[in-house]
Amino acid sequence: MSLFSRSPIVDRSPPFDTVELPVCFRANPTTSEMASTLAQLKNRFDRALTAAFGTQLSGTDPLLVPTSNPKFGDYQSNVAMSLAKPLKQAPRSIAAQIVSHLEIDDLCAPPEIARPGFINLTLKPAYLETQLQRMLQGDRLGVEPTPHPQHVVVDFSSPNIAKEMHVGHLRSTIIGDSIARILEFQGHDVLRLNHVGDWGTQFGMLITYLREVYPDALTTADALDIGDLVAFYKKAKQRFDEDEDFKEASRQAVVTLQAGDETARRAWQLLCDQSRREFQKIYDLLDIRLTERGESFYNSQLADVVSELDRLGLLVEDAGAKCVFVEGFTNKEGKPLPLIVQKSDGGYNYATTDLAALRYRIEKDNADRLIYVVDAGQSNHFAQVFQVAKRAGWLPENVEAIHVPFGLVQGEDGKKLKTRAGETVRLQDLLDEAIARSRADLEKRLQTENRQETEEFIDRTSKIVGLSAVKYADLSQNRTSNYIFSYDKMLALQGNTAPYLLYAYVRVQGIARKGGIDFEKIAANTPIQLQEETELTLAKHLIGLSEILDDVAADLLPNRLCQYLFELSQKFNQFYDKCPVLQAEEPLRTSRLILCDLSARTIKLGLFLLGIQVLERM
RNA sequence: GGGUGCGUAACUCAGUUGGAUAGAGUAGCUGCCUUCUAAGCAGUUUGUCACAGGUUCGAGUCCUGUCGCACCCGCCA
Repeated sequence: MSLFSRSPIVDRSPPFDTVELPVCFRANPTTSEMASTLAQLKNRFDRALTAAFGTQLSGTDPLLVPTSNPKFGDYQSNVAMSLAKPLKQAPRSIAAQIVSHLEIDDLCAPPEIARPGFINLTLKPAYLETQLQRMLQGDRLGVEPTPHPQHVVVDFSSPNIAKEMHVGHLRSTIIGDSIARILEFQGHDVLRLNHVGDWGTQFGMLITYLREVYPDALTTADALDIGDLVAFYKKAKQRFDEDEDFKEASRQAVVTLQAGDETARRAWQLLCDQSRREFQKIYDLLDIRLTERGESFYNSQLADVVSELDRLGLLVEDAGAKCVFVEGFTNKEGKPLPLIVQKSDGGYNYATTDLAALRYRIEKDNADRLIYVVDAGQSNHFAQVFQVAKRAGWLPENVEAIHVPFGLVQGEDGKKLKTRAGETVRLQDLLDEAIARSRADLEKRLQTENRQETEEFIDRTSKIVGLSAVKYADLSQNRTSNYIFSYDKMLALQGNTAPYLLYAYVRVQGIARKGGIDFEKIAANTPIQLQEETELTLAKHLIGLSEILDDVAADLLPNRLCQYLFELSQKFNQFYDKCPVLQAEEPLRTSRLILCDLSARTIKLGLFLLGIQVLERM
């Protein structure tokens, strides 16, 4: 058992405890086993390829993708060109043979062959209508849970105890949460781990300072209110730097702490508790749920990691440090680079901890997939840790370990984001500022529009808009690149921003209010009519949700979901502009109400998966 | 010196296993509110996809080289 298994840190949430999904996302047992449109089309192509060219072509990827341009239809297959060489036939002829064997009457209009051999497909309105009906049933908008659920560990956020969360933790926290939400929605069993920095040499200094300033704290329950931890940390650091005796006491404190000394452990615990309270405020504000399992959790396993590596013959002692030399990495002199797992002073470092954590997550948590949402600067580190874990046999072939890297948050000058005073930006301050700016925008708008709203409405709206803006701005960029943080751009009311998407949702709710509509009471058997161009375009986009979620779950790129939702909002707004809803004659009116409802529900679900709440009015 | 990532419109960025004329959004200009919130919609201007080669039916995407930027490179995490 772990030395710290008594700790509430660990006991709070057992691994892979059943995730309580909101009721609205429970699978609907009556939903048929129908696959996504793309999956169905692929299936039909596979059959046509086999029928046309024999079984040796079974399983050929039909290279089906959404068309690059709507005038080519909805989907295109590029397979004919790719088969020209192996079949030694002209691509157009191959395309013709495929098309002649293709049975897709129920889904598409007759396929067209264009240019060198593109096969263009256009979905039939009748098919779209049945798909939309299907989305209406159940509460998952037609998205089936995965047939192959996995145990997935998502390691994200990971701030350091006794320090404050700053802008550097923003991306990991937001992106990690979104990835976890998406995988959970797909039906995977997700363990969200907060690998906090709660162990290390800095604790000697902090404990020593704590003893100096709050001697009672260690003997009296609840005697401690450190207040600003950052100030505390700075003062401790100052003492450490200027006083030799203090420095020596700190070194001693680390030793006693690691030896399990009761008083030192109590001091450590107090510091962790204090930090945890501060972190929790931010997690609450951001609506993020995490299971804390810090570095200290693996402390008792570190010696075993090293001895196992030794036993496996991977360990090399070099200049007093115990290392594993990794393949494919060299240092400045071109010599092989070691991954140090035990320092020359006998201490362990983060590589050791990461190896122990990886092993534990696979052996004890039974993880099938390990996802590390950590900045791109640590790519080498993870590549090395994964390599060593593979060579040690701890990371088997059937388990996937992925580093999900992300770039830096930069200021508008393109440099690392700093305050005017040149300090690191506190995450709390950053979020407060976003909310304050959102509030100012809202109040200005209320004034120009001569609207009266309650203080409660203003508080809630500005908070949700402000936080959404921060999250969406981050998630809507391809995470691998750096991104430039700009309040003005993220809070902008137009463009690919959270407020734009929220507004599309609000418009639907506005229609419902105006017309006294209860979407839940709309008869699900009402026929959906897709006549106007904007209706068709909207419908085609709506039925693509499940494909996008599959893509995002595979690539772990939430910006693609953002792109989908932005385009959906644009298409909804075009529909809204062209098609009157409440004034339309029945049964068109109900049909359009259904399109509105599906649009809103899709936006709501999509934003939920990004960790963003919607508003009924704004 | 080595490694990784990036370089796309004036700005911020997409670009899905290589596919058709490289796209959005901002900013600029022009229209559209007696009608479900105009926080909207429509139209319009903008490209040496860093550069040079190569691979092939086809390259922003793959390969090689060059330049530029960022990050990483033995006991911090």
